[in-house]
Amino acid sequence: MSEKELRRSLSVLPIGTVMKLTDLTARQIRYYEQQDLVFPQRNDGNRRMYSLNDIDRLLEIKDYLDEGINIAGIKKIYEQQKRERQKRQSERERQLTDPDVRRILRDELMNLGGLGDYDQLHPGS
Amino acid sequence: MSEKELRRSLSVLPIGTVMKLTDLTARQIRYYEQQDLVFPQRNDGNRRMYSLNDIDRLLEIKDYLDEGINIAGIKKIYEQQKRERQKRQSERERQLTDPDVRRILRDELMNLGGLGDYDQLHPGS
DNA sequence: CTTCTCATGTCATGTTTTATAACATGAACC
DNA sequence: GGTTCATGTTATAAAACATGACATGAGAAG
Repeated sequence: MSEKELRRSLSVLPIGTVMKLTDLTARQIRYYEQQDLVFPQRNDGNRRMYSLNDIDRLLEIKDYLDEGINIAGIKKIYEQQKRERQKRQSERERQLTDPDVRRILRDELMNLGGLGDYDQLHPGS
Repeated sequence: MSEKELRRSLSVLPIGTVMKLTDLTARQIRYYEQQDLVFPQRNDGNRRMYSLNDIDRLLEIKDYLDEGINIAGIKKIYEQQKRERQKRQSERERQLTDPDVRRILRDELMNLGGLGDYDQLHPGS
């Protein structure tokens, strides 16, 4: 994952900030989550924490609703997009040879150590 | 201000998030503010809200401290940088003619209306 | 015209997070 | 030994948030 993608997916914004950035109420934001349209992280105190990607998603949902699409429809749209992504992904993987896969896996494992500290990756061990 | 600069200067992060991103304690973050090294915004409820620029600044402060520079020294460094910026800025302005200045001022005023709604710019009026 | 559903509003209650101020402390320095 | 600096710790109050329940207005369906 690129640096930019990583920053966009960091869950750092509380719901109050999200309200201001999206002009949605807390009720709406939580409702969309209940309908499985957004998936905020939770911090240690059970508070919802949102990423910039989540913001984009919420603004998108707002647009769809403004267009008259209901939540069931929006859900279908996202399911469709998810299927598309998975298809492209498996297609990419299909074109990799076995040595490729092993090399990629090894590289990913080598990278793990640099992303956080050991305790965070292995809590209580 | 460019779109990117604007995003980096949006005060959207609560102190808890800043603690995790910078690995500083709340005590440290507030102390650096007390020493005029960072200037977080406050929200309606008097909570400090930080921007990405603030995060950078805090990480920088941490580095300076790790290098053995004390807060008085860090303050001097930032004052110096500020003077440099002001000098370059006034140099740029000096090269503008009076009509230039008037045009720029007018353009900035014209842009104000598009950035927020009227009530926000003129609360209670 | 009633009934139902959907998206959202509102309210009550409990927990978490933050602000502020005060006192405490360890290291470095004189 | 006494000061200063950067930070820790604690107490107290206020703000923000989570959850769950009940309310509601608009539209669809009967």
